[in-house]
Amino acid sequence: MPEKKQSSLETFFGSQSSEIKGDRPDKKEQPTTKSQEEVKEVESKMISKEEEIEEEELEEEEEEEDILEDKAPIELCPDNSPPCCLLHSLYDGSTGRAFLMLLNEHDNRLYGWYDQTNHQPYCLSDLSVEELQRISPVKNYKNIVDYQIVKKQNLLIDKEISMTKILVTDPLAVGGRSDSLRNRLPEAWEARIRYHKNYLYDRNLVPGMYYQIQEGKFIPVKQELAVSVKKEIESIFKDESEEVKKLIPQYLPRFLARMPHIRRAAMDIEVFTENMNRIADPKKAKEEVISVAIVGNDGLKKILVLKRENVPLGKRAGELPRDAEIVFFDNEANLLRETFRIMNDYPLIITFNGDNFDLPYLSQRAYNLRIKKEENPIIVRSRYCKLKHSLHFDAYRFFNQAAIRVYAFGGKYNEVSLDAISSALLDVGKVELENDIGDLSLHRLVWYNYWDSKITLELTTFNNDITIRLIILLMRLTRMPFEDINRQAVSSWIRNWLFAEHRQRGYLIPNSEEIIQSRGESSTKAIIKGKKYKGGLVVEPQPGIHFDVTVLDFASLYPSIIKTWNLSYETMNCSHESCKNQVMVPETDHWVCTKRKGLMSILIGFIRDMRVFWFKPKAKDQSVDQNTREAYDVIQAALKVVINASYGVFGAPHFPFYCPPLAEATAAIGRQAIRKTIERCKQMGIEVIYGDTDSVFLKHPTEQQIEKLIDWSQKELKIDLDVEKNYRYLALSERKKNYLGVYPSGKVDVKGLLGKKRNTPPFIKEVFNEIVKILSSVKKEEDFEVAREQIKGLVKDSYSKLKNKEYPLEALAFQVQLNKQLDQYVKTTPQHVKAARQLLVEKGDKKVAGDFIYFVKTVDSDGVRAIELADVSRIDTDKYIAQMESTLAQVLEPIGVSFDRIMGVRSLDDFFA
DNA sequence: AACTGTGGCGCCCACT
DNA sequence: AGTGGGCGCCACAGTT
Repeated sequence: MPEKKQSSLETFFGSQSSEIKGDRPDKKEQPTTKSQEEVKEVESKMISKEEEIEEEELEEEEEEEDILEDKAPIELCPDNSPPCCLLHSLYDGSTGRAFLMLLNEHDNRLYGWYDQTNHQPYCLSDLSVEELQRISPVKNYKNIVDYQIVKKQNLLIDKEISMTKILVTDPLAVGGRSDSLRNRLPEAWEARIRYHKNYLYDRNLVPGMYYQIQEGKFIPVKQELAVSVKKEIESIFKDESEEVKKLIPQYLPRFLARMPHIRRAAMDIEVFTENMNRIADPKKAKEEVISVAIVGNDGLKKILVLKRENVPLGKRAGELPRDAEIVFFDNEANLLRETFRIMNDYPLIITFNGDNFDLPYLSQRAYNLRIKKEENPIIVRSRYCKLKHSLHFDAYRFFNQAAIRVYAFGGKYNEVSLDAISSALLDVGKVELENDIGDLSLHRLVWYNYWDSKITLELTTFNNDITIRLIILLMRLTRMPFEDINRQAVSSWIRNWLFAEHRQRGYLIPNSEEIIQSRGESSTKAIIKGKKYKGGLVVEPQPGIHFDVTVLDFASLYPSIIKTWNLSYETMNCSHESCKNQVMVPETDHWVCTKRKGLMSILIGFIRDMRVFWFKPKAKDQSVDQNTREAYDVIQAALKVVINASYGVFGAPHFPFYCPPLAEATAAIGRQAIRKTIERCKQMGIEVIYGDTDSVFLKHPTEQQIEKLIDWSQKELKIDLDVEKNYRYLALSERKKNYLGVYPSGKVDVKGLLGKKRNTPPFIKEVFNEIVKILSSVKKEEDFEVAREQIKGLVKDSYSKLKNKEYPLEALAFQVQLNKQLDQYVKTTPQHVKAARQLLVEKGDKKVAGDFIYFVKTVDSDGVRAIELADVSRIDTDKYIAQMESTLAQVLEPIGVSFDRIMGVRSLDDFFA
């Protein structure tokens, strides 16, 4: 690419002098009322923001290199070792080498291994060595070690090119400092990949897999697979291309290799507080650590408690297991020392929010108590904490990941607290606190502390270690080191996966701007303002009650489209003259390459097929033994997480393979698929009463019709259409994404209705749920008569209770999440923000982004009061009646009941009755 | 000054 | 990680 070179050189020299950083736009002066000023004053007193903001800006720059802090903090592997599971990788600055962490299951310990291959950090340039020598900032850069010529396949132009690999002394010489090589070159490639990841890719190492040291050499342990399994899977992929078939031996061992058993302990600390609503600040760690509970999956149950003056001992809790050991300390520093000693003994420490609270608190507290640095194993980073001798897993972070919550655990918990997650997944709750932590007797404190720690451990052990198995599988699939799975969101898993696949195949990892420049932006207009492209199609619902409804949906629609349409960032609007305007994406100006198989298409298609054709059916197959079935279910869940996120990331500007044409083509083809299906249904005389993105709701279709339709889809669209569910009846209003369906079993599906939303007051939810219960028993048209009467009674009761102010504040509270910091709400002041500001001004309680605000509607000037400050007598009953009406009308309207009429609002009917 | 209509903010959810 | 959609309310403009 000769023109490219020149222009990149030109831009380089041209831009030398113009290193201007964008000035911050002036803050707009907003007229403020007195109360707003008051709020701001309090806010500024509460925190000094300067440092925080600076940190955030630094973080946004790029991901931190994971650096080994102390030289070899764990024992090194001997020259001959048993097979060990590769868990983590880092970079050791002191030796300038990659450092691997392996788990030896024989002694349950972590062992370290330094790279012995003399692998070095590098980046790529499109300039020849001679050309590079002419650029003085490069020529004079003392950290360059060597140049190598390498061949790379450039997918964007579909050509093999020659590049110069510039080897340097250390990762920061590539990028991260102002004088780094990245800033000295006109353009650098693969220069933003963390070194320890580069190391994994180049050596083709897979975290989560087994390796051993033989005579000082680091070698993979071969995974034997059952011949029958291999055969069966090969037959599934028999019609696929060679490129897809090649993936089988690569990925199958990663899915099927056994799972390591990881010895681990969960830890939870309690800090003295006078006020339940105040959380201690880990940056200052002013208060005493009064208790630490450590619970291991090896049976350890230890609670370290600080003896405090004037605090009663109390009685040992009866529920506390007999083998739980309570150790009392007179001295807090010694308590911490013992905590550290126990932690160091485990290869893995589990916390719940330890990144942001327990670990930074312990560390700062240790510092305050003058515990020596060497004795403290905690390393506090801006976004997370790590341990010198162990790995750290923050369960809060993991379960908080949207992809994990939705796909792996099916949205069973929709609030991420220890309480909510454990009650949803473990079927147990948290111990209710009857007092502030500071007021508990020591034994009460022990019990409370122990319980949280035990629950935290169980979040990783329940269901036969499903959490750990999921993580290991995600590591093996996406090549992420253990701790990175938690620290980073799903987009970086996919980024990592794709980086590794590029490197392994000798493909150049393109720079993001190149993709945008060569593949272009989106060409459709989104329906919602501010979005980048048009998304899924939602069919106008046919209002009314429909009996016998069958729902068909496309099996993982978007991944299927990516596969069958050969979509990939390089196949969109490809560079081949002859491909232009051949295979066009409907509704767009984009064409798809006809010469080359798209990499995304191959990878996503393969994973999708593995899941749909192998792991998912086998997980349900009763002829397969239970253990295997369970294992397969975990695998299919892990694959689902990665597959489903793979479409969205291409529409995310920060994703390194950001490619709007790819994202919008996928959605556009999806719209076409559902449109064609509806058209086909019409031709066949089937009534389509609703549909959303990938589904069609059909009114009493026959078995033959369904079968015919599925066949047609397979032939015509090449996408699998499946029967997803059948409703005894379905209630539709004129609103989209809003319906209530009753299965033959009586189970009820409620979608989108206000009665289900978490910001609806509990008392209305309760009435709503009662109504739903009544509706679930309706079998025929005639049954509605009885149901209607029952429902009317229910609503009337609730109405009079409300009028008589019989509901307590809790039942009336709206629960709304604060999604931004309080001072970020500048355009409008929503009600929950008003309530949060009341709390700040009147009680000094500072709510932060992520907190839930509970408020009630009142007749006060704000129209709303935070529940903590409210009084039942001031409740605005009319507002609640309106709320009841809008919520309940969504179910009442379709079954022909009028809310107004129940309430006795005079209608003509009532008048003459 | 009090009312009415309306765009858009903010939240939550449905689907991928 | 993406878009589509419902709802309540706020802020503001225009009218009486």
